Amino acid sequence: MLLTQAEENYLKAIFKINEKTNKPASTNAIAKHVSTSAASVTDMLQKLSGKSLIHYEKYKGASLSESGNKTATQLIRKHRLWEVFLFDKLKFPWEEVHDIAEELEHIRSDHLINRLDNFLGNPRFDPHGDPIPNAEGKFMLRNQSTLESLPIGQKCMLVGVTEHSVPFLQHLNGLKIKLGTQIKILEKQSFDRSMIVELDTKTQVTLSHSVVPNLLVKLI
Amino acid sequence: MLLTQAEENYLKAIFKINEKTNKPASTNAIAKHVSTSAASVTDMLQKLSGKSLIHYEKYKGASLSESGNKTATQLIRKHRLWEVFLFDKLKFPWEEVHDIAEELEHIRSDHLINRLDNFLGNPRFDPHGDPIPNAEGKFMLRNQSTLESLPIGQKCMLVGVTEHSVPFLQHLNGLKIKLGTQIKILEKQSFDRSMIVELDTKTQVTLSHSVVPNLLVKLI
DNA sequence: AAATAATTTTAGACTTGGCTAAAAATAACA
DNA sequence: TGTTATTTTTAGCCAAGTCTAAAATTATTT
Repeated sequence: MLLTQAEENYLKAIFKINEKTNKPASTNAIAKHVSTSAASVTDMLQKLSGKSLIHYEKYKGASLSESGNKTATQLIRKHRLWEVFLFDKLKFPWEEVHDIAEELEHIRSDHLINRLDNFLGNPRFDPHGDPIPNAEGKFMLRNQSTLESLPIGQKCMLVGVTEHSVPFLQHLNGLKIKLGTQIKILEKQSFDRSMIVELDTKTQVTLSHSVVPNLLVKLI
Repeated sequence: MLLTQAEENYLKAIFKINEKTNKPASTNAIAKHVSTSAASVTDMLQKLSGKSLIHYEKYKGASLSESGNKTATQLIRKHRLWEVFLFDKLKFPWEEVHDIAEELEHIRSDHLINRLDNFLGNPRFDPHGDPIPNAEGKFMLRNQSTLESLPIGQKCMLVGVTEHSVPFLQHLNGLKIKLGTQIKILEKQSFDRSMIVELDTKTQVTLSHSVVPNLLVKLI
């Protein structure tokens, strides 16, 4: 089925809300995601429901149908592959790739995306460490913890971030922290829940509680 | 100024018609280019005129203003750079790149297109041999002739095609003719204006009059 | 459990870009 | 040059996606 960009954006929003909350996505939550009014969302939910892309009951929120889920997954695949292209090949900083990929993901051509995937070497994760579904829509899973949950003395490596805002990513740039950076936990301050860590550059930095819970790491 | 895709497509159409005819583009000609009705074109011309992107007088056709010309040129730059990407990097055949580039050209990011340009090695011509304007909108010129105009015995090299249709390009594929192919003119049949040529592979082929005038060559 | 608050839906309107049919202007021809 | 043919514009309508304001439903609080 041929969808408009608006329809695609709603499906992606519902996918993300479903994923995060494990509940039907509320009208307001969707409205925030796509930056529009609740009234517009209601209109669109009725339309998407008419096309059997979502399950929707008045006042009860929306969740993706099988075909809606497939569409959303392919969009995420396209988005993340384009992010890899922008980051790996065009050398964009990681905080700039999202907005451009948001446009690129709507280009319609399976042929294109599969060739791009090959050109990029079939990457499994995007520049923020999010998994890239394969052509069949399967996500690669990975053993990962949040930095917050680890004990003093633990050594680990940054493999992902759960926050994608430009200021947050730029803050990490300033701290010389990027994917692959090795981190050793030196201290955990219970007062403000900040953490003192040593990086693989042997430098020590303090990570505040606005940073720590957003870092996904692999134990080493 | 922020333009819609529809507006951009009209500007490109007017650019191409202006370029080919050296006259204001007629409503009907534009309608054919963008596959719509004459009435819709009139509406859009009024809108574009209101934004000072074109010069338009009722019943007299449209031509690009300076700002319209700049916009159209940048679109052509984006289109042709994406074609190079698809052809050189993703290995698409030359007859498939146009349609995908038609979508990609609307992605808005100067940053993106300039990085892409560098990534591709600042190519001056696209996969059909059309010149790619630089960031300032200047087109590279080239000494080229149409194959038709050359005498028997002349040796030359294919540097461009003036016809971009899929069947035409596939026909050339079948003849093993591509950009860079060397051609020596053996015979010119005055009856049907076909031409017998020898390629750099030493094979002889007959080029009919539906082919010959669409081949742009450089003398060697 | 009733009253208030928050969320969601409906109703009606606007913009963009398209359409058809009819009117107006221009071009072509006899 | 007058008449017909073609092109272009106007007029009125439609669908998508948005909006605001008001009504309906659900949730929360006292």
